[in-house]
Amino acid sequence: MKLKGGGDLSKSRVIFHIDMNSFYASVEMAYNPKLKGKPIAIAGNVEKRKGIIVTSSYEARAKGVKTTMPVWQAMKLCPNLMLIPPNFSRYKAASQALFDLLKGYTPLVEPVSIDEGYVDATFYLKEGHPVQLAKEIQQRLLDEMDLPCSIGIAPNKFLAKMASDMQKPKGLTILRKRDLKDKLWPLDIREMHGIGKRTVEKWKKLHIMTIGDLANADKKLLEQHFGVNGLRLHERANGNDLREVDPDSIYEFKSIGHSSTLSSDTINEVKIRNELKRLAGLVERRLKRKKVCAYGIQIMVRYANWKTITKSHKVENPIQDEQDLYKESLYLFNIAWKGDYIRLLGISTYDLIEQEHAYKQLDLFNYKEDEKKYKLLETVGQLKEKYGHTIFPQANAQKVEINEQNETLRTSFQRDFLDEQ
DNA sequence: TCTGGGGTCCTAGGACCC
DNA sequence: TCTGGGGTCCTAGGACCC
Repeated sequence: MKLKGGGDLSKSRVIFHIDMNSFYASVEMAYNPKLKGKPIAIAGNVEKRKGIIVTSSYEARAKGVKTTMPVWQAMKLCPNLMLIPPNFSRYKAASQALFDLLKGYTPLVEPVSIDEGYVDATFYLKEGHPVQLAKEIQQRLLDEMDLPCSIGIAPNKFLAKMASDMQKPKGLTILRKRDLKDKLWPLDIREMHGIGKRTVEKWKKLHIMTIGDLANADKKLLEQHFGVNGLRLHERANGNDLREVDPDSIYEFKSIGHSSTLSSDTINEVKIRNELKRLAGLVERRLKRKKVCAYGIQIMVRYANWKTITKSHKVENPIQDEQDLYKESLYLFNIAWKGDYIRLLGISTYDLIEQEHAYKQLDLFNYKEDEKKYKLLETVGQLKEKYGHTIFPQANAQKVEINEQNETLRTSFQRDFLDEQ
């Protein structure tokens, strides 16, 4: 892309943010065109209390149906709402096809969720025009997959994200730095990506009502009330965001867990143990599929009054098996629980390590003997030389991993939305 | 008949070490 | 006997996003 002005050309980028419009509902409509034009909603566990609206078509939204709304409430607002149970394998397949299409242009594609992603088109566009390319992508998604999307075009991720939000569905919005004053700054502070409903009031109390107010606010004040986050939001509101489009971020994950709302609130210990056992089994399956073990385990308990607590701790030897996960969860649960009625239980694992590096049967004794020297060793190579393997204490694990192998936890192109059920 | 389930990132306080 | 401050690790909680 040719750039005007005296800026550093090598640093000017063209970033797209592609945001699929009511993705699940659109996929269902693509599979069954008879649904087009009708108020439909994707919702699971319709008959139970867990039943919430996951996504809905624009026709349903027009009646007030919103994501996360309980099904019964949505039905009240829109009596002829058609409920469709989620079919995740369809959505995953559509997502895969979407990103494959984008990667046909450039490898610089970063999926951020099942239905949205960034593309750094700077290099690809050396000769072409961004709007032309965006239109082509939009049209191809429509022609080849029957899926509508909105695209934001901007010099960085934040602005691209904000831009794609500005026109829906099927929007195409360019947001350049010189457009900020007119297009971004008038927006209510709540529209700012990164500011949620829990803090709107706090912002408004400081008389920061719009994104423009944030952009022009006193930095000291922001830092005082919102810390580094305040300063970062201030930068973004001024159109500055240096984050790169990272195609590999999809392979990096920091935690793996499962949680589940019980069919009814309970204090029945048998039920509770059974549920923890079930969750442990689910977590084991995911850990095994991703070929990782965990040094950290956390349980989550949500009480009938919605209060949620967590308990976590680290283990000496990384775990993966259901038995171990269950044992640790139960231990944590017993510390946490005081007998109140429970609504939800969850088990999550963190501080993950590739399983081949986590042989449990490491001779701990030898390791402890040599702990001091061990700590002085810098690299995997040195560890291997000395010990013949690369088992190391968790404190060093990640550091060594990064320094020496420059390798993060990765699996096949998967993560939450692409691994098969 | 209120409110799912998968995550990430940040903060704050205490323990511990130097 | 009394005492400083920095750095790191761990845990709990909370905001936010899709």
